[in-house]
Amino acid sequence: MPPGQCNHRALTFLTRGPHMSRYDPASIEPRWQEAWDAQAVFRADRAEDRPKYYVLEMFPYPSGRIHMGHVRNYAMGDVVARYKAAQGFSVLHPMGWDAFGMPAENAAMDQGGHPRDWTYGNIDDMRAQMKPLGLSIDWSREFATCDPEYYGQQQAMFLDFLEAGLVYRKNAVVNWDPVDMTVLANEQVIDGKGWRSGVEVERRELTQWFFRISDYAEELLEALDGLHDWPEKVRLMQRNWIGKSRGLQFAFTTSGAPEGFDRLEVYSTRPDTLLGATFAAISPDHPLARHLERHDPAVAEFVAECRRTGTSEEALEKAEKRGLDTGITVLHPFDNSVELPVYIANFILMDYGTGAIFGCPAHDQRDFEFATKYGLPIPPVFVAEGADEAELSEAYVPPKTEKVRYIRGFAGQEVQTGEAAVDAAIEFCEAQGVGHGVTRFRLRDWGLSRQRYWGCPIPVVHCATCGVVPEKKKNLPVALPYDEDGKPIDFSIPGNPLDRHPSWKHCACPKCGGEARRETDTMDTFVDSSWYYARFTAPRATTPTDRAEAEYWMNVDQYIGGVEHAILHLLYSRFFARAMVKTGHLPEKAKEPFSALFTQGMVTHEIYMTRDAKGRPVYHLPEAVGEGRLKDSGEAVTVIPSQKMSKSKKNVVDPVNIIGDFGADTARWFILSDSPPERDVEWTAAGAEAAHKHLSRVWRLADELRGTTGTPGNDDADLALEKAVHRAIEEVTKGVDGFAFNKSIAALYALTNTVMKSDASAPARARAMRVMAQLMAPMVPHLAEEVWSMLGGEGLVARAPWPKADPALLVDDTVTLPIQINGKRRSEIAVARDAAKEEVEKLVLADDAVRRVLDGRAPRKLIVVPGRIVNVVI
RNA sequence: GCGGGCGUGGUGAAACUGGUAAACACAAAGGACUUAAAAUCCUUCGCCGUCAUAGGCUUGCGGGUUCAAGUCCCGCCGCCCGCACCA
Repeated sequence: MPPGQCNHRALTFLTRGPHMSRYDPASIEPRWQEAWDAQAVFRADRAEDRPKYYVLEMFPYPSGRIHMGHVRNYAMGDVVARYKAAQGFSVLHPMGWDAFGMPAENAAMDQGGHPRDWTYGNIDDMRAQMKPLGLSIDWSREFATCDPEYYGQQQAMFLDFLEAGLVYRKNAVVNWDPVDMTVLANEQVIDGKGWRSGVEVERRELTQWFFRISDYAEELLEALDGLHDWPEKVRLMQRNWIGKSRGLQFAFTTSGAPEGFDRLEVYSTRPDTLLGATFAAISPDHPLARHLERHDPAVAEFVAECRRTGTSEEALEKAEKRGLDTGITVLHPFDNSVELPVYIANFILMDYGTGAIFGCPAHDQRDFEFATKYGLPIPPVFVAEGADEAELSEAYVPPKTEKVRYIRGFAGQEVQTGEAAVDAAIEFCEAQGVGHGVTRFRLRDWGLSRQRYWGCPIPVVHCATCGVVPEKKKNLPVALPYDEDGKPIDFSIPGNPLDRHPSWKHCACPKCGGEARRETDTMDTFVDSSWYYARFTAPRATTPTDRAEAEYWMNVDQYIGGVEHAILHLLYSRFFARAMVKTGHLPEKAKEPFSALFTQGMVTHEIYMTRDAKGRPVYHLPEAVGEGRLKDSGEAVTVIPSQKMSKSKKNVVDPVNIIGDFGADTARWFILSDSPPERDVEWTAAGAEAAHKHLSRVWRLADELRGTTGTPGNDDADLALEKAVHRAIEEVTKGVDGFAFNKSIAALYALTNTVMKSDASAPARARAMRVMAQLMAPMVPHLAEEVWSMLGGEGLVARAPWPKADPALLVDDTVTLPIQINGKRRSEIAVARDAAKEEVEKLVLADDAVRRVLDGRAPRKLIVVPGRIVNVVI
């Protein structure tokens, strides 16, 4: 530090003189981390005589920098891990890297270099940033999904899945960038154009690998009911995503359709509205549309336009509803004199149902808009109970459980619920020979092929004579090539490097030994993250898992991560665990791999903005701003309310800086203290400073008591402090158990205030502070060790058993009862905790405020809720 | 567009199962200590109203149920997450 720039904390230290010391995390924290390492405190050991506890936080993508979201996630996991260890569990708390993915390839394209070097370099950087946090992680189990040891085992499992019939190939549509000669992810398609090339994206059909997750739809749905320790919202989202529905599938007879299309299969979950049908619609990807496209330029143009929307469901649904009349009609199954026009419509998904529907505009908002636009009639099928038929200004869509009156019904009662009507309609249609009832799921099979380099190669070979042949397990891993013609692969050339590599894809057929070609597609990175939790139980095993280790450690007792993974990652993992059970890689009990799930909120920060000469926004890092102005120029900044920390808005705080300024314990304490874990937390500089001040106060309290000997006495002050300590034990414990770390921390603040103001003897206060060290240890482990050792605690606090609250010390003999008069609080009385109701009533009626209001009359009602409240109704 | 969630003082929040709304903090204001500042400690602090009391109002908005509603029910508004090739 250059002279003249010493900060005020250092100054404080100097002015305090040689005997005074201070809370100095920079010296405390590394010291205790070394002590934990030296004793291997966090090594997870299979201890058959102890219950195990497996805590897992969603592993990070190695972007190169840790951010506050990581700190929050891992701090929470660490609280749970350390708390469970203190309760006597044998804890597994591992860490690894979700290391395959697009950013590494993008970096190689943008800046040169190789994805492998970029990724491993980032991992080293991020590990170095994480270690100072003092997390209780068993680093000996660390791995990255891009390690050949990991993805080789993934390939072995893929082969087992293939053999078990869990994987198959079919055609699927992708976004193709004709300039960059590459497949684009949905996020790389912006307004229908490639993000780099800026040219319109094409759809291409490729043969791809799929996992048969839809075979498990029913089971994945039903098993949700057993996931009691998952957030209800996540279970609901998964339920809706799986989307089980009961409906009618039947075929319309067509008129004027090309040969081979004399029938049109449709599926509807509302067959009860069949008499309200005024048109039929098919997906632009429907075989009929594809056939027409080849012969009719108008259709070809319309379909081509539909395909420019991009492939995401969101893009399709948000697009304006449009259709093209094909001129073909279908005959109504109940009345051949009624003909419905067949449209090609951009909002019909080929992936759901049969890719064709009948439209009932009166009872479906999309159909209503469509019918209005194209001038189709909108006859209602049912009306609200007691209402008459009237012209509709929007679709009438009451809940299926509500009773309505059918005016164009054909099965069941005149007045019935939608549910009953659907059942009756299916039964009626089946009896008439018009189709049959079908149960369908929205959930589609999981396409895992990616036309990219930086992923796990799919271990199959294409042979001209044998076809698609699985690679032999002894040849695994099928490793990614690093070089190309003796030089690291050049990513600046468009296209898939595996495909254009001069030698990599050429191999011998595992079956006939002849010349063959490797599959050049790699796996979706969701595959990597669908079983890493299992790999952590035996990370160096030469098979995907080790039976005995998996048997002991599975399942994950507490999984922690962001809600953004509520559907895909968690559903894929649930499927994968089942597939691993089926192929013998996991025990039966592990088919629901995550016993408890917690979804934490984001870390947000204010945004500081100025505008440049052209009025465009310019964002500034928090450290460049002070008191509403830029520190260098003094220009005032506009403060935009907090949003998720993001590099583009520059509202990021680097954990490394915070640890440097205040220490890891301060960062951990603050990130846990203010907001409930499931909600967003706003990072503020003032809050971080306040956290640091509080920890300093705790340190000073301990410092003053250093070397205290003797035992606490029996006087009032010592007893009162003891009671406060037990109340704190109770509340901190409840908070941690209930994932409300903010409440645990509030209780620790309260205990600190009590100790500071207490007149108790030094031994009593030292005892209180030792308990405080134990209670703080999950959140601020370094300071806890320091306080513990300053006050004569035995061994490491990380190894001390969790304190127990004495129930006798938690109750007060008298309670204060608020008195309400007509529901408004007007007075209060103190009564014995176990006072009889009659006695309380007597005291209430004798209360001044009550007597004043009653003025001699008797109350209309007197409600006494024992130990809680009294309400006098007049 | 569809599915899901959230909303309480100037700010982050607490409130057990329908029972004292605002615990614990931040910010702010005042004070003590100090030559001074920093640090530390003490006090005040939902809003309106009052010299002070008394009182009235208050949990996004509008209704309802109840002796009693932040909590339960109905209808809206705003923000956030997911939508299958971002991780």
